[in-house]
Amino acid sequence: MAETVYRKSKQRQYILEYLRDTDSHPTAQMIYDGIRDEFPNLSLGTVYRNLNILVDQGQVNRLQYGSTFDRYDADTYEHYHFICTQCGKVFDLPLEPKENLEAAAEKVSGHRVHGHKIDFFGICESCGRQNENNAAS
Amino acid sequence: MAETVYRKSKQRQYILEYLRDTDSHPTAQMIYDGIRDEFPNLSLGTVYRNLNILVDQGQVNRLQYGSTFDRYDADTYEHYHFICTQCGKVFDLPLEPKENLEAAAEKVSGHRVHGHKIDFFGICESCGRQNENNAAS
DNA sequence: CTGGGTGCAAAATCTTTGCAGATCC
DNA sequence: GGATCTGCAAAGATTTTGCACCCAG
Repeated sequence: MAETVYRKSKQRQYILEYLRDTDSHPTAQMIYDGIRDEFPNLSLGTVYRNLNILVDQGQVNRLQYGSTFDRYDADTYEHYHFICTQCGKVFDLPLEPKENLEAAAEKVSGHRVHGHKIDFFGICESCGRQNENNAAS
Repeated sequence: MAETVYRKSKQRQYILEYLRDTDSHPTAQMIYDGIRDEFPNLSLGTVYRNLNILVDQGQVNRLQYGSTFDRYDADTYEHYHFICTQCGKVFDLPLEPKENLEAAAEKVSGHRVHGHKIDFFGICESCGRQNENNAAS
């Protein structure tokens, strides 16, 4: 999926348009239902395939990072996480909680904000070192 | 699951201990593998059941909010999200990106930070209004 | 033509649930 | 004793994949 040259497809284009026209952050199933009348023979598999391609192209964001399954944490104090996009490891970040963000969010949104979480992502130290070694050889 | 009085169980206690003793933010499967030698007959279902109870009790956090399936977003500019914990809707927040957070995260962690996301959660306007109406009646 | 794209269905992955027996209070 | 908990297995829910045919370049 890295070296592939993508062609055009009506389905993929329409999925992208649909996503651009909505602000409901739909799930794959919702997209499928939403464009079913345009493509009566559409299959859910095609929607998933195209979403992955669009995410790969950077035209669409998946609202979730890291692996597909849940992770658990027994630290109940507030803290943030760093997720390595290469190895998938999750690290705690000893950054003090930004309470003022919640006030700001509440102001611009009009919703009642009870909490927040921040995930940072990038390449962790150990993956970074490995990459350097590989590049050097 | 709201009115239930929980009893003690060795399995649940051990799962909690295991989570407190690690900082690897394990998945259910990892926990299962990790305590298998202590409970040879343990089943994955029990791990999931107990994780849900521990999360319900607030002793453990699930590193993910909202629904279980992915949501997609065609806005490629940086923005944050507000997730209503009652109806599950996802809203965009017009808060300017906090670039300085990434620098701070990089400093305390030693990892290469390439991005971040912030999810706020709480009760959205429309759910809030509904709740008031229900309370008033 | 050739390789990517599609629909369909089967498979894979992750999580929940029904049931019968064990356990806690 | 009765509700909760467990193991096991089956079912659910979400996502991916294999295959044969179709379509873009």
